[in-house]
Amino acid sequence: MSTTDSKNLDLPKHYQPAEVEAKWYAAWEQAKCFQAKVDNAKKPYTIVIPPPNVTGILHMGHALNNLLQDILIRHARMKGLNALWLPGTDHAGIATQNVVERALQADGLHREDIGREKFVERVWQWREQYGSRIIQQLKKLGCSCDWDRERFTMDEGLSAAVREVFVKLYNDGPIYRGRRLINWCVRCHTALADDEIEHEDKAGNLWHIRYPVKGKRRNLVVATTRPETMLGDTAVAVHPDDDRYKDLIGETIILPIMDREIPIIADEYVDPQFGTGVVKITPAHDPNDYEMGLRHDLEQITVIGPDGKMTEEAGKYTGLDRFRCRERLLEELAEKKLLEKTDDHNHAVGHCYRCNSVIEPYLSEQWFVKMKPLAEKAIAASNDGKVEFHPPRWERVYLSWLENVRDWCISRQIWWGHRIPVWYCEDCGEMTVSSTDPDKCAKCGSAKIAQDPDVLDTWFSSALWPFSTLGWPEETPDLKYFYPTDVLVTARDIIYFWVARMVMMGLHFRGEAPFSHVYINGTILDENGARMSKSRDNGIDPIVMIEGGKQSRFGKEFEYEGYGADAVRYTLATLTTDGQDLKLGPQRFEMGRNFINKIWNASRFAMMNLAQVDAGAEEISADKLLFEDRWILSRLTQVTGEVSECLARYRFADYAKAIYDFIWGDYCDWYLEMVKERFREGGDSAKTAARVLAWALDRILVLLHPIAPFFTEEVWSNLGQVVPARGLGAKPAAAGKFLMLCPWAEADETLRDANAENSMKKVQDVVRAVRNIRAKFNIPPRKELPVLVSAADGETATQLENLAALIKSQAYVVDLTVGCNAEKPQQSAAEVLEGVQVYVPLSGLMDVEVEKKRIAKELEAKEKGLLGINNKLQNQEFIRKAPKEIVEREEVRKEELVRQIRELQELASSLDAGE
RNA sequence: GGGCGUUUAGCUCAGUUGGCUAGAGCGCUACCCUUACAAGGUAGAUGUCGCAGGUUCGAGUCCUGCAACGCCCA
Repeated sequence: MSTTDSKNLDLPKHYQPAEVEAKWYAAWEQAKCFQAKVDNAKKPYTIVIPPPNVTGILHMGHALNNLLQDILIRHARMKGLNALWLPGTDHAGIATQNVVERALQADGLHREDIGREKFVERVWQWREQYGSRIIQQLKKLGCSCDWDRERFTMDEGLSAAVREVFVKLYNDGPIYRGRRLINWCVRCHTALADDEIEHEDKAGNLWHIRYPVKGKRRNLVVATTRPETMLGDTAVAVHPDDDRYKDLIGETIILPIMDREIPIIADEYVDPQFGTGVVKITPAHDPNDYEMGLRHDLEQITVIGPDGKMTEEAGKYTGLDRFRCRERLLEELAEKKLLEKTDDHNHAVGHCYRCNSVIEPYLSEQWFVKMKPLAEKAIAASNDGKVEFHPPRWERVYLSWLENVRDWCISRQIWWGHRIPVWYCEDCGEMTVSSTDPDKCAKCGSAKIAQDPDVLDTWFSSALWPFSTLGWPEETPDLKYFYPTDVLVTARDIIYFWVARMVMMGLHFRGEAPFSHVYINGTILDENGARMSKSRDNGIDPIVMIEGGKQSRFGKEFEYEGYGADAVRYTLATLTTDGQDLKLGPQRFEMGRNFINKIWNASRFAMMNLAQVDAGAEEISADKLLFEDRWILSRLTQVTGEVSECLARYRFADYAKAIYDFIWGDYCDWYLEMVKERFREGGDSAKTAARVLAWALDRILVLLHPIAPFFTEEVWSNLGQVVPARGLGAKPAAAGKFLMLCPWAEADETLRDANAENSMKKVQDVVRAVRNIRAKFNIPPRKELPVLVSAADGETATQLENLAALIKSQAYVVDLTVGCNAEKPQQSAAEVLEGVQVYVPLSGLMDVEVEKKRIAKELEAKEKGLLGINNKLQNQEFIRKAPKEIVEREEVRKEELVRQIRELQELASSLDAGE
């Protein structure tokens, strides 16, 4: 390997991500590169992280979500914006409590055994010990969050915000307390909000049960999916217009087993088509029945308790588990011949999103937020374009939720979370609602007050995240400067939970939506298209992909080599197309690794050469630039514009692809190859090449940095040793210390050169034609060949003559003759290209039959093409209605095709003549 | 039941305001360890763009219907 005396360039042939990543992350952190400070001279650009759950470990979805935020924030920072990415975690009330409870259980303890205070202490300990795991993992991914500002929803400031909001919303009206039917998780032992319920279609049954009508020899048959709730029935309902039952309205039923007399009522809600058209009404255990119960003033009898066991209201079934009760009850009904039939029936069953146990509708005293007025503002914000979704279709998901939202149950019967700031007076029974802990009742002054034992839904505090993290309720400079934020990047399953609620709270408390853009990233699926989950054992650990290691998947243990963070990032970015879901197998990361390695070697090549050349510091004026220099600079300009455009439109895959095509397809495949000869020869041309080579690499690193921060920083630093100053002008600018803080690349339109791009296409055509002929006739790539290029016109001929040297070096041609409409040399293979024929004399080497076939095939394809064009051009409608430039383009194409067909025909006949 | 999305090469996916002779990566075939890179190079093969209609000079792209798969809501 070549090394120079002063500059150590002993770089490995393969990029080694591991040390590089650790080194640069530490350097950035130490230099406070991620830190954002209020600076009124600069425009802020703010992203708040969707706070991962403290109990969480980084999964692929997190990796993708945070990668996209990092791309945006790094780009913004380089563009000179004051970029703040504010990180943190949320306290995940139920999930965290569950984790700690499980730990207690291992010691044979229940939280009740140690009491609330001790339990909460244990949770804090747990968080100290494990709560930063996901944060460490985000660092491995390369996330450039301002860690000095890391927040936690249970922090003092954020807790103060929660109390402030609660008190204000209570005083303003939206928060109220009431006895309602809520969703109850019997395992987590708490109320849940409507959207915390996951509905799953289950194969169940529809049981038809006979209910005897009082005083008549007649039964009404009710159909139910939940027979055990019949113990709490307080009515039976039919549709008022249902002729089958009209006469029974107002009569009563003797409820079997309980022997309770309940009315037969009429309600429009009953669907006569469903089941028997008779429904049992259990107001305390079904949301629809609850509503109906209110309409008809029915009694609410709770027969299933908070522990999932039958209550004392359940008669002889008291104390039995709800599922066991169902079995026994059905047995009893069957014995009594009250079970008419059992149908199979699929229906949606609500499950707890945290523990997956079956949700029980349960009547209890809870705190609620009245959503309508808040939701209306959030709907308006989106309709007015204040909040924009990407891709836009997600707006409808957001709107439909807001439009149909019901009141939000915010109290949770758990211990870990923000305790509800309400105190009840033992003496007068009044509530004191206060943002600070009171010592006496606000009404009667009694000191005998006790705080509400419940805590608030975690999403209540998450909803405040965009401003509570910036210091609210204090009017801090941070808040004034960084709020509202610019973009929220999140997953679609959280649009209701979080996005909509943040918008509502932001509007209500700040008068401004918390962000103007919402980017919804796709869901990561496994290689079979299934969601990644523990139960499927199909997850791919992003950290294993980065660092390598063992991972169990589909019940087997796999050992993976690490691909490096940049390769993982690059791969995910290329797969991020417009919010679509992405299927992912571990091997997909090879693509990113190969690409990173390719640039690694390109820059290794560049630096080896740059180390040998004194590139000078004088201006590289236009006349010094060779054709290939002008071409690569023109392409660079184009790709620079494209990249910026893609980023502005959240087109991550296009961004990744644009830079890939430029680096691999232009810079590596052609420019580096063309420049080799110039370095070999040295002199002025080598100096110019060195300056262009270094400059283009410099720009590449800038453009790629948001996707591949570690790698680009490393190469930047290496390049800095060889070429401390960059640019094409006189006195090139010194490279910054950290690439991540360098100014973003702007497209320099003066470097656009359509002629160079057009000429390059000619060179590539001819070179590929020669290579193609080599391959067809098995001529070794290094065997030098004579070539005759015949141009269709004088202008093209001159153009090609000027490019002869390049064609020769790229195609291993010894003797290149360029002519205008030149004769085909005897015994030569040929390619007919746009405006040009390429002839390679191959006496003795050519298999004439092979060549004939090749020509015939080409001819066939071109004739087919011509036919299509002729069909168009002969169509008067096309000539009349198609835009002029389209018609012209077809005419030009036709002319060229006719020319090529003529050439091919001549070739064919010359071959037939044995020439 | 309502809504959304997807269907393009063997696989994974691009294809933005209709102009397409439909692209990329992986895989495949042949040749090449050429002094940046075999994690590479050169050349190549592969598509009734889910199906059926329609609009249009022109449809992968727009409209209607159908089918399959996936997701969300009830």
